[in-house]
Amino acid sequence: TFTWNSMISAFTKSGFLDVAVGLFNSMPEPDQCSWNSMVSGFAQHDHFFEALEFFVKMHREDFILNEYTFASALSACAGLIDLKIGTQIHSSVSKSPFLSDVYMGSALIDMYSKCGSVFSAQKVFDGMTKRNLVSWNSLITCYEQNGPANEALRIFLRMMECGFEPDEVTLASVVSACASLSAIAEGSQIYVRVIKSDKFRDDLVLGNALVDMYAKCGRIKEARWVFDRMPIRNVVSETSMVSGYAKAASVKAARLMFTKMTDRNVVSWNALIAGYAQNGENEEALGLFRQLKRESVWPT
RNA sequence: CCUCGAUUCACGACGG
Repeated sequence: TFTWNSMISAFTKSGFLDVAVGLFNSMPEPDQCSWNSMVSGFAQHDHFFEALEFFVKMHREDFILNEYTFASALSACAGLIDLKIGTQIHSSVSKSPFLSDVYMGSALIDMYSKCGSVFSAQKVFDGMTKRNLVSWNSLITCYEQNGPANEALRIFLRMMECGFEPDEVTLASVVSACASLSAIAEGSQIYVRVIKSDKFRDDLVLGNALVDMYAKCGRIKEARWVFDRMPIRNVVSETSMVSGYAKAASVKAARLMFTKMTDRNVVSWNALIAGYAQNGENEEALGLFRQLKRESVWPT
């Protein structure tokens, strides 16, 4: 069984879910760990519905659910934005010995956050006896995504007062909050912190968040500065620049950026089309839309 | 430390 489980885990981690299912079905007696691997494997690869199917089947076959099971199932509920099942799982967790588990708390916060229930997320956080970085990050992200975004900044300060060192996840969330608040001063403070740190300087997601913050705040020069200094860029970085140019400079500059992009997806196309539309250049917007259809770019 | 778990980035539309 140990060997079977090792193999299942290897395949779920690398995304060969069908192979994992095959192994799972052919093993003589799957145990709790095998089931957990299936639930987590599907949840981690965005097959949330199937993850929950394994979860309920596991439950029906009277396997003991543990903190691993619940955390993965909650993550699936978050992905499905299923507050109903998420709340049911919460009440099961409350009756279990796992309520004080840090992973459990963070998973619950994130589930409520993704479902838009800010108050419930906050309540879970307040009730936690032990917290770690991820618990704080989950709450910061909750306010960043659902608002009020300035609450994300306040939680961030509180987190540091409590002696926690932010990681790249923390900082990316905080920078996003700054973007929606147009809090350039605070965002720039994060920026200096980032460039001074070997750990953060080359982080793609964090760099993208900073570029996007400056772009959204109309500080296209600063956005460009950060963008040019990123060791690695991707379609997200470039799309932020396209939007930024359209907003703060000109659609012409946005288009130039767009034509130099190495990858384009629907989001980048939309960004440019929106740029034209917002400038009243509807004919151009329509032309791009037709070109988009011609090139068969579809949402993923 | 190695069989299973939680958090981060870009545009638009729709629904509420």
